[in-house]
Amino acid sequence: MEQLSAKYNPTEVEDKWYAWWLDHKFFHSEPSDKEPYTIVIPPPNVTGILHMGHVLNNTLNDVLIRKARMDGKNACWVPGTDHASIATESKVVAKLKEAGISKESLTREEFLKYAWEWKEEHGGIILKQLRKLGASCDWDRTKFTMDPDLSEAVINTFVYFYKKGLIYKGVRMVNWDPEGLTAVSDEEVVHKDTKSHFYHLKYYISDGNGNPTDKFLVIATTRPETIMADAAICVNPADERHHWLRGKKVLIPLINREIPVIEDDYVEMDFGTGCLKVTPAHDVHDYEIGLRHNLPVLEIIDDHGKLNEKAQILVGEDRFVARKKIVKMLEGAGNLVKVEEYTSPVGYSERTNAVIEPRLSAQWFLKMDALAEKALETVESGKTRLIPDKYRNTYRHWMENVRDWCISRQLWWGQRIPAWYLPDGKIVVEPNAEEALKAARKINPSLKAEDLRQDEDVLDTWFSSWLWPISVFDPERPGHPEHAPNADLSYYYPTNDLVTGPDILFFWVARMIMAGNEFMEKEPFHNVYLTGIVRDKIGRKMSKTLGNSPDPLDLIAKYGADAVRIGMLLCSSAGNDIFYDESQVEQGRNFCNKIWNSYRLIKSFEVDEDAPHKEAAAVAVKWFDARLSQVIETVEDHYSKFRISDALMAIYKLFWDDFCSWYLEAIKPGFVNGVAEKIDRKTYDATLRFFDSLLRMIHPVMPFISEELWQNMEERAEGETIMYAPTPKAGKYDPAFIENFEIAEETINGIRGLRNSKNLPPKEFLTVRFKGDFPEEMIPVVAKLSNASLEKAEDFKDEAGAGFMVRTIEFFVPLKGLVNVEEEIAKIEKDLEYQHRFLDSVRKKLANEQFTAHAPAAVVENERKKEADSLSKIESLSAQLNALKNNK
RNA sequence: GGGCGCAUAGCUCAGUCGGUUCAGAGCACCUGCCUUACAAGCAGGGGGUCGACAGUUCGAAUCUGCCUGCGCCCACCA
Repeated sequence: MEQLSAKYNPTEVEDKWYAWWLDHKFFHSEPSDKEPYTIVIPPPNVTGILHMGHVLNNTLNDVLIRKARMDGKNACWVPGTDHASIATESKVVAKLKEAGISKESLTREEFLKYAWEWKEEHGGIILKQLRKLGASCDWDRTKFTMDPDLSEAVINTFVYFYKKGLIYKGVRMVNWDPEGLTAVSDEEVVHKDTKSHFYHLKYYISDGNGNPTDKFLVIATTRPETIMADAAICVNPADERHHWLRGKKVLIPLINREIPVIEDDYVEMDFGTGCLKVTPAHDVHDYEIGLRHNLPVLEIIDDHGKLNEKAQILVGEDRFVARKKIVKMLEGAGNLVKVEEYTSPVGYSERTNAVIEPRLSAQWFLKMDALAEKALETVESGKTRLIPDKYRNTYRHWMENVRDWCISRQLWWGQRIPAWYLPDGKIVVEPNAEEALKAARKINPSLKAEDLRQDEDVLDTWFSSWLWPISVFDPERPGHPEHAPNADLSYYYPTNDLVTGPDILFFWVARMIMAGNEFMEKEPFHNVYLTGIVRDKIGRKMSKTLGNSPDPLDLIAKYGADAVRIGMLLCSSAGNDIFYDESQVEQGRNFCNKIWNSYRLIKSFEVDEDAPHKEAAAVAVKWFDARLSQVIETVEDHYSKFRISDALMAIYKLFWDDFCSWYLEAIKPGFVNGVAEKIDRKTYDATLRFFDSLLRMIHPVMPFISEELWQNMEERAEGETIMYAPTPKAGKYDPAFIENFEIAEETINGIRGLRNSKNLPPKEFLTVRFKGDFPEEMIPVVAKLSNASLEKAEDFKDEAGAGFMVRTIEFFVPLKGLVNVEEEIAKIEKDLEYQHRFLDSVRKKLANEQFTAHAPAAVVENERKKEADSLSKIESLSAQLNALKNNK
């Protein structure tokens, strides 16, 4: 790039350097004697595509990993994908349906063949997209939760917990997803307030022979389509209104089946009518009442959510259609008393959004109590830190109220449960069919392989991803805590930081902690940084269905990956939601351009070896050297507290304000007769050194432009990259010098402001006189940046002009005839008035004995200094005022 | 219904130990500039009763209580 264009053009730069990094295997890590720094990626769905949430998450991960790499650690970021059983299976089913193939017409093996083909073809697109973002993952280590060895780890884990007695099979009320045709865990059910109706229905008392009498009771229900499955009517034993019902039987409307009236404390007397219809097969609480009272369980809704023949009526109708129809029928039969509008929480499947049907079925469960207790301790003791801290409360609450984890799913895509049924119903759990047969023969020696039938279900996806931080390094380990960890696992585990969304804190993070405790006896990560959710400008969650999410690849193409990365991070403090707006990315792009142009300026400098090191430049160099160290300290402090956006903002301001606006302007050679002056060697070398440090500071968040410019600065050795250039270290610096430079900045601003208000063009040279403790070493800088000379004066009472103050230093610009004296007088009078008010308040404070007695000495001392400063300001302002009035 | 958290400039947020002229930053906005790196820029400027009320204190954005509004998590009163 001989000729640098006036604007930064990211596209080719990014592709070029990413390919080069890959080529040189810079992302790859092997165990070494260096300190490791490890991150495992939160594995995205293998079928997923990159969305803004991924951008946020993976940019943060990349910033941390690149920073660690430059800090000299052996950084390893393991990428991979998750098989996402329900999501993927439903995508495959949908695709087959398009091709006219129904899942039911296929065998398990045929279906899985399609699924794998589909995965090979479309899976992992997201990993390719991450490269566009600049993610420095160790791609050689890419894993998939259904890789053969990782699947084996899952199976071994199941066998391990089963043999330990923590996994059991039980008939339970589960959350049935009639669309996904599988049970889902409690955590995968989203409760949403849903408008429905409260139907009040008459149940007539039976005469004992199945005939209705004229007496009746009224129940209230939201689900009239389930009345055919009623097993009883239940009232509270303390409810006197219903004591006449004791021992009575009632008839279910429409089908006239006789059911008893029972009593149970569960029923709330003041809710509804105080009479509850008990439907054990289709409601969790009813099921429990049924157990207590030995009620029969009659299931009338099938897998697909349709009424079956046991319902007697409306057979084959979908539950919601049936609801509408049965209301009409009940009305016709005179059983409908009234209908109320009613809003109640209804469970929906997180994956398919189908209304969950509570359903009785045999499922596999993992006992959670002991695991949760340990996992709670891991966080409470601080072995794993949650950032921000507020999530600790939420975490504790969940861990203390956890229920057993339903780990079976009625799907094909996933790890099949390694349980085999013997003909007599006994179960053996072994890692594979051969072992199972061996175990079965111990029970019954005559058994053959074909006598065993493997469980049809697969395991919940989280049952594989909870092993992720272990199994990506050593798949042999889960389920075999007695095995010595391999070299990778012993080196990289525990990982350092995990960046993920709070929505999967329990699904995933908590369970990884459990698995880590169980199989490694060590937490899987030290810090969990929880990001917010990316929302649009008006606060809506970004989603495909709303169409309010930009395609990150489009953004990258338009603005560049660096711009997208910093734009995203500048406004994202930990745990807070991000309100995304394209203007943030624009800001990122503008910053790239600023960096680019500052480099163009530096590159345009021509060095004159004989040129003297000018005073202004010398001061600027000394100052920026100090300032750089100061900001490095700040930035490191922010990073250590995971205040990433603060760290970036500090770098942003260092680059833009301190380096470009002050430093470069101070050292920039001028023009003599239209010809650029040359720069001296010392200043030039210092500038390059500073620029090099700045690029290194910015590299973790803006990897591409930093590499591009760093490589362009000088001839680099083959394979030398900014990726491994060390993070700049803070040196010793003099804060007083920085403070003095700040006074110079304020002075310059004062002069510029004066020019602005008095319409004095920048080119007109000014003589500025000052009175007070102005740090005189800064005079050359002020002169250079404000086109003025500074002179110390004893007195400037007798001149006409305009003035300003910086702290307690007075400045005055003689401007005979150029100023409006009245205006100046008014301005000074206003200042004086403010000073008097301020002085009063300070004196009032000092006069308060309570204050001087109780406040720390330093605070009181400070008030006294304020008083003195104010007095001196008042004195000089008054003097100026008098002078102006006298000269009038 | 239970628990947790938040409320500071038009927007997104800092504000660490209660004390500096403490009311801040970035963006947005307004004014003037196409000045030899950058108009994706430069220079300057306006803008807030720190959600309300009460209290503790010499002193409160900061601590306490209560109220209002919002968010999140948990919980199937059918």
